[in-house]
Amino acid sequence: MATILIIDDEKEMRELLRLYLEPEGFTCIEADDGEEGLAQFGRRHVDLILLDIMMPKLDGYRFCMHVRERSQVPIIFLTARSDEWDRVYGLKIGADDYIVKPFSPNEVVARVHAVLRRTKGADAAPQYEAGPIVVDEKARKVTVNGKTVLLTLKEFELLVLFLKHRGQVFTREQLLDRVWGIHYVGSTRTVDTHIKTLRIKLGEAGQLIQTVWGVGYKFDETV
Amino acid sequence: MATILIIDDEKEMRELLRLYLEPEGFTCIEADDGEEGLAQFGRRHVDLILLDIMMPKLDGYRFCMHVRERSQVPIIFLTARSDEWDRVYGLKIGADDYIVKPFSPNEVVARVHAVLRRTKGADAAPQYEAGPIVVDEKARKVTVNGKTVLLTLKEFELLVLFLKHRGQVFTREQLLDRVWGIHYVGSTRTVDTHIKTLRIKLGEAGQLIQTVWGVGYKFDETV
DNA sequence: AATAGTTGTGAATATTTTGTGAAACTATTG
DNA sequence: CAATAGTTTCACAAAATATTCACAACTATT
Repeated sequence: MATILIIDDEKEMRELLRLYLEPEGFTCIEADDGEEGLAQFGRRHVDLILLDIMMPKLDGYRFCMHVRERSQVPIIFLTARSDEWDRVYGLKIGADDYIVKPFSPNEVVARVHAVLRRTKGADAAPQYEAGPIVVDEKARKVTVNGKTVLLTLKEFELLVLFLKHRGQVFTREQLLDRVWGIHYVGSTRTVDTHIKTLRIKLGEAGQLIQTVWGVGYKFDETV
Repeated sequence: MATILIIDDEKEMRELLRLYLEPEGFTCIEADDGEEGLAQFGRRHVDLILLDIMMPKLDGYRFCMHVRERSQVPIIFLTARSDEWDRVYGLKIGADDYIVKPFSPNEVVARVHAVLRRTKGADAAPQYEAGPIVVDEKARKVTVNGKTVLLTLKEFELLVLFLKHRGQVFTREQLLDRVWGIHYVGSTRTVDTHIKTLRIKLGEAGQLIQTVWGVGYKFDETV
């Protein structure tokens, strides 16, 4: 699951946060000041940063600026009193949320989840191209030979999944997991229907979505 | 001629700067910390700010952020040693230049002139246009086919967000985050209602705000 | 060629999402 | 402290999409 970097100069605070977050399945790493935090951030993949404002050496604001130079990783500020937090300022330099101490376990966990949910997939969405198909994920726009094609939600997400993993064969179950979500219940044949409509809408290019008999489907541009 | 606001906690420094600048024809006003500086800035018209970084109460960086909330007035930072100045950080929050103490009279005068020359006439109101819609963000004014349209706060901010990110699809959650603020609690359907009223007020042009079924809304002028 | 299992397809049905008007609620302003 | 403008919620209608089903068409195996 997600890895969270906790930066606070008080050991007790770090341990408290860890205590709240690890039962939720988060992996926690710690740093006791901004410099150490930057070092940790460089070493490991981090999904979210919990950051104290008042710290020796490199304070929270400056740390945030440095991180924002090279990453859009979500950052939640921790602040001792609400009045020491300058909201406008914090959000300008790229904070995603803030929590005022003292906080409840629920609050921390809820905020972390909320921020992760919000920021998921928010980073740069490039264009995908395959033969005559061009997909702009951000705008949710698809063109085939320059002509706009209107896709429904599921069709679009299927196409994007295929384009992100060209050549890979997906079973219907895998497609249901990744496009419909793991909680989907119902027939796997619904995939077939969406593949059908997607192929029709893509016209000639629909042939790029190939049936792998007895297994599932794949997107193959080498035809 | 131009009025310069000098903010520094050392009286000697302020007088030194005044000594250099007044012979050049500049009018100088002084403040000895950020709070006083903000007060002065609110009271009088200021063409340029000379700002010390290290100050009690509200430091230079924070001060700069506050000013940038409402003005594009040029700001030159003053710093005692070059290593205390974080250039990237300063430029990000909107500094125009910086001067390292100690400085020569010539240097100060030259930098002030240079910055004023550079920024003169640069504060033209940024207008956004899309088809028949023209938005003057500074004046919070919207016209459609030349006719003024009165929008409420939320409607206006929605429209500006859309215009700043044309083509990008926003989920209702993202819109709530960015227009209502990250701590909004309540139904996401309130977005729908504002989209509705915005569309009605924009008339024909309201069609440019498109519904992306199952996802959210986007502003698309390529229809 | 017969068979069993798999996939394609069109149409009917079910479900989800969005639009909308009105009412309730909240600021804001004189 | 009214009056007004703005915001949010609600309930239902309307629209769009998703799912299922039945059967045809296909593939692989004997």
